[in-house]
Amino acid sequence: MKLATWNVNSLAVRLPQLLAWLALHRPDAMVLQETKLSDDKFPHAEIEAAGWRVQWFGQKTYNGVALLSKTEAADIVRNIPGFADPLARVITGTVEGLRMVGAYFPNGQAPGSDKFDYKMQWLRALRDWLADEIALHPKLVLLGDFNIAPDDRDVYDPVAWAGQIHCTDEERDHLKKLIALGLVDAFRLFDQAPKSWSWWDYRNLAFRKNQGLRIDLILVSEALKASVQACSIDRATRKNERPSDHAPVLLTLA
DNA sequence: ATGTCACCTGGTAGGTGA
Repeated sequence: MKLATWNVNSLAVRLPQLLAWLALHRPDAMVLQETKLSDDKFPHAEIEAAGWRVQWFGQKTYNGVALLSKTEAADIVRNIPGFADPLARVITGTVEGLRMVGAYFPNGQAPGSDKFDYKMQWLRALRDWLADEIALHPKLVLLGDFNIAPDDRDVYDPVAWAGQIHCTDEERDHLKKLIALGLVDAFRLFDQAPKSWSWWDYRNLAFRKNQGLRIDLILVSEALKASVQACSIDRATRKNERPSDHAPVLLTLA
């Protein structure tokens, strides 16, 4: 079984690339972030015509997520139950017995800002809910744009980024607490090339200089760990015309 | 050395978010 996550940074712009990517990789299930589309504008017909079912949850201009699957996803949940949030950030569904939680974590802007406070509240709410969700669904995958670089090896210049957004101790502590629910970072189950990033700023020729962060993650529950066969970042998409600033991340399960 | 992109409102740019 092949799973994927991709922050498309506007599905209105990236739909042709998404359709090409689906045709090439044919994932069994995939989550998208930053669709930036209200629900009435979501291009479900094109995705369905390509052979995927799709559930979506969006808003105008910002955020927005979707769950694509070859077979119908069940028990769809939008956002974090119990956490009132005006922003469309999470979509959850069960595909082939797998509970998939696709999430666009808040960016957080800068430590000390209102947006950072919101990020902390959101992370607490996610953890509280996921604790219950994992108990109900032991085979669970949490994947998406985490907007947190787990470790210094996930940062091209850890000295420059020390204490900056995506790299603060507070964010990393929250990520550790998520992992402590019984999850594992699938990418790190395997030997990986150093300087493996999933996001490169559009500015400063960052991709050409390979200056990026690994902030798009796939966490699998302990019940799934033994069945993980591969996890990789598809940086080739970043060489496309009009690329997203994020690359897709892929997971292969037995 | 610098270097972007996508969206909005309301325009023959400027502001915001990332």
